[in-house]
This record gives sequence, C-alpha cells and structure tokens, in this order.
Amino acid sequence: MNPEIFENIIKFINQFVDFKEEELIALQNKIEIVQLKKNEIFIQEGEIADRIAFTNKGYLKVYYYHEGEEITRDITPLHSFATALPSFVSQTPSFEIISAITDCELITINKSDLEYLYSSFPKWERLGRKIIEEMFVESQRRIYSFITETAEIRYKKLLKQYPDMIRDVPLKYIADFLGIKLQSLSRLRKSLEW
Amino acid sequence: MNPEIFENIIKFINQFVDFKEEELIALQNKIEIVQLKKNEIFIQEGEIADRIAFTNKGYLKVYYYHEGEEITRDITPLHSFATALPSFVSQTPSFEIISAITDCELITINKSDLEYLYSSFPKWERLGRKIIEEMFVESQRRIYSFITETAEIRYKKLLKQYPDMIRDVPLKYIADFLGIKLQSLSRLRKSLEW
DNA sequence: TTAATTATTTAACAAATGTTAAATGATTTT
DNA sequence: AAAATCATTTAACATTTGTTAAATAATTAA
Repeated sequence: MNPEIFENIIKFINQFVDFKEEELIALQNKIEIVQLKKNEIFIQEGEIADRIAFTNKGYLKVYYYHEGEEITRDITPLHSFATALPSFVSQTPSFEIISAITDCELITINKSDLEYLYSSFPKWERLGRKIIEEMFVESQRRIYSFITETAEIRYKKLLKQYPDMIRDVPLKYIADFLGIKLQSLSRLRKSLEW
Repeated sequence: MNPEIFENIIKFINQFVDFKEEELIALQNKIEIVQLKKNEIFIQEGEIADRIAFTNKGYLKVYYYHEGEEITRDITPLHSFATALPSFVSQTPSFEIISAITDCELITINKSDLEYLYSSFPKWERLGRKIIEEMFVESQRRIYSFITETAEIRYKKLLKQYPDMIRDVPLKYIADFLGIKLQSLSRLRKSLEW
C-alpha cells in the first residue's frame, strides 16, 4: 500500500489489532479516497449512510437540524473514524448530516465492503469491535464532562487537547460541541483573556 | 438452557445475531448468575473489571468520585449490559464503581471467557460488536440531549421512556444522570405538578 | 415503636448560560 | 477595491441551574 497516504490509518489500525502487510492488502481494493472542499457534504440528510470515513486531513462535523437550527454534535478530530452511525448500522435514512469544516481528505470504505471484510476475516470484525469500543469510551467521557464540568472547564480541556481544532474550526461549531451558545462561548473566552 | 432465567438475555441477544439453540449452549457454562442486595458492589474502585453483566432484574448505577462526591454517570435500564468499560477493555484499575441501586439479578460472564467466545466463534465477536454499536448510538443520543435539551425536557423524556426507573431509583441518581443537582430536579418536579 | 438514617423538598440568593439585537471584524465574491 | 457574506464580539436583560442551609417525609435499624 502507498505508505504516503495510508500511513495514518495504518498507525491507527495497528493500535488495536496487529495486521501484517499482506492482510492490509485486503483493505486496499476496498478503499476509496475522497477529497472534500470546505462545506461539501459527505453524508446528506435523508440519505442512507453507506460509507465510513477516516479523516486523513481536515475536520468533519456531524450535525442535525433541531427546530430549524443546525446543531453540531461532533467535530471529528484528525485521524479518526466518522459516519452517521444510526443510519449506517440500521441502513435507514440519516437524520445526521456530515460535512467538511475545512478541506478534507477522507479514506472511505462502504458498508458492503466492510461487511465483506467482517465476514471473511475475523480479525477485521475484531478491529471493528475495538474501534467502536474506544469510541464508546470517549463518548462516555464526554457525558461525564457534561454532568460534572462547567462549560469553562470543557472549553479549557478542549483547548488543551485539540489546540489546532480551536484554530481551524469556527467557534459556532465549538460552542455546539461544548453544549453552549456561541455568545456564551465568546463571553467565556473574554473572561479567560486575563 | 433454563428458559426461565435466560429468557431475557436470549431475547436481547437474538435482536442482534441469530443463534441456534446449540450455539447458545456454548454460553451456558461460561455464565455466572450473581444476586446482589441493594447497595452491594459489582465492580469496586481500583479493581480491574473482569466481568460484564446483563441486568436480569434490578437497576445498577455506574458512578465515580469527583471532588469527594459520588457522581452517577449511568443507571442501567433493565435487560441491558453493563461494565466499567475503560477498565474492562484495557484491564487497568477502574475509576468507575458499579453497585446495585435495588436488589439485582445479574447474568455475568468474565473477560477471559468472553475472549474465548470471541476467538472461537466469530458470531460471538459479531454480537459483541453489534451490542457495543448500539450502546454507542444510545450514548450519542444522550450527548444530543445534553446539547439541545433543557433539564426539564430530559426529565420528561426519561419519565416517559422509563417510568419504572423514576419509581424505583432515588432522585439523587436520576438528577446526576440528567446532569443537574438534586435540588434543581426537585424544583423542576414541583413546577411540573400543575 | 422509637431512634437513626436516608431521601426529598423548600427557599433565598448567587452564578452560569440563554436571548435578542446590534456592532465590529474577517473573508470571499463580484 | 467595494460589496456581500460569514464570524465573532458585546451588552442588557431573562431564565435556568447551582449553593447553602434548613425543614419535612420516608425508610431502615435498634
């Protein structure tokens, strides 16, 4: 496999399951590289999510419309997986939309090819399980932070963990991610200036 | 398998993967039934979580200590799986504690037996993946509700979805679960009386 | 059954966050 | 470069939730 472009995903995958060079080849033909310009849509509302993406470059947002307003539930960090999972797992129309916050390079695989990998090679199914376990743990961490932390602490931690994200992503999406309004985030940032 | 006691778990499992009678037998020897009295602990802080539980009867809470205070992150609904996942997956000491809110009957399996099932029968690994996917989706739903809904709406929805839970579980844990203080929940309940 | 403990409510005041509306700044398009 | 659009800040006021401290209610243990 082209080491240039696949370096990050291979590094990510090998955290969970050890694949040999030749096992990774099985993936090669199934993969499609997708380049998205800022604001382009990866998964559209009402569409059935049939692909999962690894963010090789750039930031995606996962959002939906709530009372006419766009609400960003997730900003995918660099080098992580994203899809509209409720739609992807049940193959029903997606209420979630995924689009590019910045120009993005995505490594994608579609549902049927992934199912093929899962069914043909138990190691891939294991990888799928482990990745989703990790995503679940992270999701639980976020729930803890909603329960116990103020917006200020959540913001400070995000700033510390993903300084680049704050730089590259409009504050509207950061505010949604933190569960507060843009104006409240702005006030909060002001109060942290000194 | 004793249909009496395993009825719920079999129903749960068969939502995800179709097992034949004889395939379920593989599970039988691996399972341990645990009866917990109210307030008894299933996973202790600092202990390595080596079991996962299906709640056949009763409610468990998943909590941890934050600034000396107990904070409940999760109340497990009836007939669902629970473990201190960060500890369970990485086999490191758990910061989370799991204990019984009410008397509980748990169907448990330990980590090494589960790994054995995963490795020996791909269908079990598939089941594990699907269950965790479902848990992740539910977790994301909760994040949406923290972002877009007021505590009042979160409470009303909980009341509607799990009326029994509100009846059987002290309000302190419900309040934690909703991300508000007990006193705020009490005030909120008062305001809903009319 | 009484005492002790645990759970829930109440209330006054404080702090955090939301709402509305507008101003300012930055970026993109013409 | 000017106009248009998008992003961020600001401010006044409203609402929600937290904090502290206590009273009351319900449950459990002696």
